[in-house]
Amino acid sequence: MENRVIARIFDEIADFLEIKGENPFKIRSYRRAAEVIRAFPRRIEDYVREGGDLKRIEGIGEAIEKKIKEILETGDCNLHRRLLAEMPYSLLSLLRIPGLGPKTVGLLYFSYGIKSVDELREFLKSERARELPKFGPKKIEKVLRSLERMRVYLGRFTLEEAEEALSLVLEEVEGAEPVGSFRRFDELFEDLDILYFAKPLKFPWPREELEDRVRFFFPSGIPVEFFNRARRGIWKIILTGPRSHWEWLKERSSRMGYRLTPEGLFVKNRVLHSSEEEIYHALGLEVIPPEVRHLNPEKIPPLVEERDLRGELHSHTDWTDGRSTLDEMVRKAAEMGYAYLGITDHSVSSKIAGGLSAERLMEQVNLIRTGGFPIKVFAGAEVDILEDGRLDYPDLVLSRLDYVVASPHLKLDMGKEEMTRRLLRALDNPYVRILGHPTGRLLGKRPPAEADWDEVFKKAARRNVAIEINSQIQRLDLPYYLAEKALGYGVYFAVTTDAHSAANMERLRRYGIMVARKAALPPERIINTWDRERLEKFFRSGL
DNA sequence: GCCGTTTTCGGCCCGACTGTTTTCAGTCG
Repeated sequence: MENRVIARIFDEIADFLEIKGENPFKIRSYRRAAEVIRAFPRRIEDYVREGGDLKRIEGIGEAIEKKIKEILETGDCNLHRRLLAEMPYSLLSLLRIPGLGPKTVGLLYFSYGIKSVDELREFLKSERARELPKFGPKKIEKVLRSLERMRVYLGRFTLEEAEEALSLVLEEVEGAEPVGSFRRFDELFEDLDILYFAKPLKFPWPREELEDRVRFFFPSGIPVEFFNRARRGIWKIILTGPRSHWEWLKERSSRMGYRLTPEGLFVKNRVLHSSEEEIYHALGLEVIPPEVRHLNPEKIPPLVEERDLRGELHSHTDWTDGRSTLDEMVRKAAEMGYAYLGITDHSVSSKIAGGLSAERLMEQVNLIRTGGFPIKVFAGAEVDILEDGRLDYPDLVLSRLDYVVASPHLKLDMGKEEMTRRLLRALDNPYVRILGHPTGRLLGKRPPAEADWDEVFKKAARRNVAIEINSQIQRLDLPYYLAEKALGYGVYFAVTTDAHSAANMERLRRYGIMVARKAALPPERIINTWDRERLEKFFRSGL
């Protein structure tokens, strides 16, 4: 079992306990346990099997050790099961609605029996909503608006949840492969589709037999649909989709005098169906990567690959909320074959992240300048874009850095005009070279900020500010559909991991690259595919 | 629930904002 599956169970325990109003410190312990389990450098399962002592891990004591062992043996733990018997999974989605916290969700459920988004909407529109403490007209309006803005997330699952479910599938069903929207690297999923052949499916979770597939409901509630198919190649293409791609392939086949059906590709007196390669090749094509099958196949440019990246430009250290030291980050970047690494710790306003005072930042800059590192280390900062568009350090401080990543963190739900003004003003600052996670969205949790993106991209292009493609799995920000639009305005991009540990710098990179590929960004437009000299010139270009 | 100890309890990161209050709880990051 993967660490993150164990971690999810503890996170859910923490959520449910919080809804019940348990001791906040106990709750924090579960969250902390989830965090350390996620970050643990090896599989907890292997560690335990080899006799490793869980209690030696910071944040894990007697009680949680016992629960981990229980989860490894039975797939779940008693406390989690008990909480699920008391409260439905759907409360966790209420928890994600901006403006609703655990106290309110608990009150809504235990006093009014409200457990779904629809019930909540109806309740808020009724007179009874005013009975809730701290609920006046403004608050009610705010939550109703959140519900509207969250609509696209409700009933959908994140990449993280889908990957967890997939890991459980792969451990159980030999030869199973993901298809569908997951394989195409869409950002949200209604379900996870799995192609397999003739293996018995025995999962302990609720099961539904459908006409052409079997559906299970995995932990976190995600439906996993299993397609039992022998002609693997052809079905991989069909089930990966999207439909428009299949239609295009069919057309191409008939233009070539062939016939493409779920039975296979009929070529003269042969029928091909066992692998994607043979089918695409017979049609005179290379296999089209699943993440760009939504595009017109005639117009797919060369796509960027992980190995094209020559450096990382957004990373944190233990000076703020990173887990690794500066040295560890540099060593990792060198190990990955990078030519440069930009250190961009948080600015003053990010209190919870331990944002650096100007003095501390200057200390870090000095350290970097005198460092003697094996690769080039750029002294940067991830600077908050304040509510009015000013930056979180004075220009005098910014001028001492090699470059600035400016990111919005707080107050993301302001109106569209105000947000646009805010971003445009930040782009006018001559030291800003990268606009960090522009929409501020957290997939499944916080909707993207509203802004006039055309104006933002136009300005970014004019000001020579690269737009970040942030690889954090819950961000993927800029989203691919906006990146396509930005490309049209001629902006540059920076594919970054926003790494908070050395390990993440490597692990997360592929997600940002997938976003860039999905948007078909030419590698040349991505500034961290450039060599150091060209990049340094770019850094100075705003002055 | 974890941790550390001048061991077996007491402390555990924080500050701002918001809409509600009439002195502050809940949410957020």
